[in-house]
Amino acid sequence: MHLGQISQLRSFNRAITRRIGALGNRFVGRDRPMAESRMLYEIGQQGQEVRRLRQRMALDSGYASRLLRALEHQGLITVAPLPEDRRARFASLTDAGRRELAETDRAADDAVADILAPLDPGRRARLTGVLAEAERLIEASAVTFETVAPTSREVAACLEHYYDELDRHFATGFIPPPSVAEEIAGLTPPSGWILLARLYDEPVGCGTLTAQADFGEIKRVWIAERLRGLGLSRRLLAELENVACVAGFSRLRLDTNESLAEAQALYRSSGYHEIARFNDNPYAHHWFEKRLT
Amino acid sequence: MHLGQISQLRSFNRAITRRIGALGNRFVGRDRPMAESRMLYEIGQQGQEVRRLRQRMALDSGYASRLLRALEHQGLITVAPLPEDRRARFASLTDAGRRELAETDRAADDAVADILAPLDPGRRARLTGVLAEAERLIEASAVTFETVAPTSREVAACLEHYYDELDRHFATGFIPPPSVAEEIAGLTPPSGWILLARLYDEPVGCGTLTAQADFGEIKRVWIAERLRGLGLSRRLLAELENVACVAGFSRLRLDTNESLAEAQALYRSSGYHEIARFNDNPYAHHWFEKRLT
DNA sequence: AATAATACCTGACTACAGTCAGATAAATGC
DNA sequence: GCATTTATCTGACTGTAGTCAGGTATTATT
Repeated sequence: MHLGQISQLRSFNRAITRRIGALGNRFVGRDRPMAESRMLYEIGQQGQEVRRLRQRMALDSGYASRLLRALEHQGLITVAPLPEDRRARFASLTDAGRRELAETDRAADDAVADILAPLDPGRRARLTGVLAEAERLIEASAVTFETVAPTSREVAACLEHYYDELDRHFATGFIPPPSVAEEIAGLTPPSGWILLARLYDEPVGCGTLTAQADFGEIKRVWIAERLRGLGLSRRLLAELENVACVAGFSRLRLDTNESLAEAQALYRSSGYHEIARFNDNPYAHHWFEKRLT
Repeated sequence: MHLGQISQLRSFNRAITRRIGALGNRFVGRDRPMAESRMLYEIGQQGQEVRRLRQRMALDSGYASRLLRALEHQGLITVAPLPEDRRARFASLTDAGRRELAETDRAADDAVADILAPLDPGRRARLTGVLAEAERLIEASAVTFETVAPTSREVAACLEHYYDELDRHFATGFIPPPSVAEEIAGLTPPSGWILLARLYDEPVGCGTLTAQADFGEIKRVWIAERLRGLGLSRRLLAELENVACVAGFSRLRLDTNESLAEAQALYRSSGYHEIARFNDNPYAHHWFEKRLT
């Protein structure tokens, strides 16, 4: 990696830290401890489960409890047991809490407006433009890949998006065969693997590897639309190949629909070459294979 | 201002905060309080005056003193009186302190490298590229303008750069006339004003306004090279016009050398029109005037 | 039905961040 | 020469952040 790139990123970090405010200044300034402000922010207008709050803020349960008690005492939130699991609790903003959050939000808007104000409209637009692009790249670099069990709710959510999208794109539409649920359920080593892409806690992509007679078959490669064009499909594919390699496969195969031109380009540029039909997938028009070294 | 721009910047801030590490995480992780780490960083390889450290970190003198004692006690720094003012003290790193700072630095490099690593080389270059541009724009937006006294050392530093640059650019070279020091010294209201541009504490530009018989004369408009192309000269000029307006001038005049094409373009696009020679400046080739409303 | 795990709470604690009220020594202004 | 200012230090203090060791109520597991 180029050393200049590292120092550039560090330099940028210094600049924005200095300008936007040393720490998470977006949470201070309403004469309330930062942790309380952040808690209010994380609870949000719709409220949130306490365990999710603890998880997202990485808090000790005792500390979290005390923060919630303090906000409750200030009349900003209410906390009630969840109906479906009365051990767990759900925190919601009161009207006063809503007002407080809106006020904090307005203050943050003002702080940001003060940063943009000195720039002329052209440079203002340019700054927001490059930051939008930088944000996407930074998010892309934060995406991680992990093999998960077929029972994962996150995978189910991804696959739902995936099938939905196929239905919209395929000229013939797409109806998942009834066998799909069973097929997914069988994707556990050594007969199958499911790879999940996550951006922080959010599932943003998936892909599966199925053990066939004498090759591995890659299917259901999907990346969330808002993260496309960032090279994540290629990384996901590479991760799947890595899983296949470790599992001892020497050949990988996959198929694709004629409507998915980008997917075909990805496979070709990743070392896959087109072969004859090897399965009876009625939605497939092209079949590919790659030998692993 | 466009509301989308504000939310874009806030969104970016969340993204980078999340990725780079909530607070100035570049200072933690060496199991040492953040304030001590930051102090080490601010002292730097060349050392620093204690009063400057206090100023830059905005610390209570008692707190600063304690931090320095702690670092001294750990054998990381030494603090000695300044020879020229034995009230003030100067903090320097010991060899151990130097090693510690280098180690912290390396850790920060590693953290940043981890962020860039998942991206392919093209996107990595693109990210650092857009962040470099964003950094310049953010710095530009942080520049402030202030009228200062002619005795200011900051102004002297700017003017030195300015004259140096004229000497390099003018076909004939440039030698400041002997009267210059006296002229600068006279720039106090109501006969003159000096405007200084600052980026945080650093002087990055200047401009002067001199009261003449029946007009105000703008001279010595200069912006540091590293901040050019960011619209700062235009802002500086506008600020000078503002000063002139408040002071009651109805006309402004200025001159410029033929070699300074950008300056001429700036003046024309800022409402100045070319007039006949109005002074005997031997280095001037163009003379401009603008009527203030 | 007994056991374990989960979600949360309380009390006691440590460490860090930051402030305030003086005190001292050196330099500056008159 | 004396008062004032500047730069720093010390002691005493408050509030926030965060941890740890238990405890209770509810749900899941066997």
